[in-house]
Amino acid sequence: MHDALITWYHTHARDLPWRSTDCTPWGVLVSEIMLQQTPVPRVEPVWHEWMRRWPAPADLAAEEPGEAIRAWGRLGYPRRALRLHAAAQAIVSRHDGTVPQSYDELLALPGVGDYTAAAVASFAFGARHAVLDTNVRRVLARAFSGTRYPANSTTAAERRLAEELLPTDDTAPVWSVALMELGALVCTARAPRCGACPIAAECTWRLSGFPDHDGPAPRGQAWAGTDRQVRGRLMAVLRDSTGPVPKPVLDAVWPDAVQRERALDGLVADGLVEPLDEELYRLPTSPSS
DNA sequence: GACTCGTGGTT
DNA sequence: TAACCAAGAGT
Repeated sequence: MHDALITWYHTHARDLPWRSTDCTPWGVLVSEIMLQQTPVPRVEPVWHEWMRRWPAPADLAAEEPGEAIRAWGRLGYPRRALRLHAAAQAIVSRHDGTVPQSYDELLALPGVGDYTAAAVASFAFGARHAVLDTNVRRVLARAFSGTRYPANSTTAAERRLAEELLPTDDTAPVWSVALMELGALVCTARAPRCGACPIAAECTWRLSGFPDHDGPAPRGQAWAGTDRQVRGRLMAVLRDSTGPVPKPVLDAVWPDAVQRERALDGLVADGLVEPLDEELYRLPTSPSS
């Protein structure tokens, strides 16, 4: 199975810039943060722009946090931009400007959780770590557990399985990225293309006749009318403005004053917005300026 | 564990 | 077309 999957990967993998052999660990880290819950096609152009502007952690660390948020554009979840900026500063202060290699040191960076720490340690430094993202979890659920979807949250059994499957030699990283790529291109959530799957012959879910998902349906992501929508509109106005924004301009984005104020207060509490006074708001600047 | 947090393409 | 979904993290 390992050989079949890795061979498939070398033939079918997308040519993504952060997979290039000359991509720096910083480039890998930036890509992994951007790819958290955001599809590849939207990340790619923004990633190129970030690498051009801030080719090393120190370059971003010296920048205003608001500029990171602005350059984040419409990737979504702008807290990630703020945390990536904070991670760059932590890399400068704790690691002399060099992205750390160990899983534990990566995990300690802002915005870096288990997945991202394992991915960077593995893909940027060749370390041996089980990489469990939504793609890998779905592939393992189908191939080994015979279920259409994995559990709602990662289980100890999943982690054990992923580590058992992980090659003990230096092919561990390519095995992990191949599993991810298979989940992204073939073993997709909605309509898997089993005819193109290199491990279809061994897939428990397929061999069992594609049984339906029986567990609880995952909660939908409500959007219309939520605070997230209001936050999104407020951030869009601030991002697209070159300077501070008068309160009445922000007020225009949402009719319900109670919800609007709650959303704005939340953004300020999150550090995504900086109030200059009661009537003027802007993207955050560094404490010294 | 349950919830929150953006955005836009796909079905 | 409304619903689904996408390389998660933090609380």
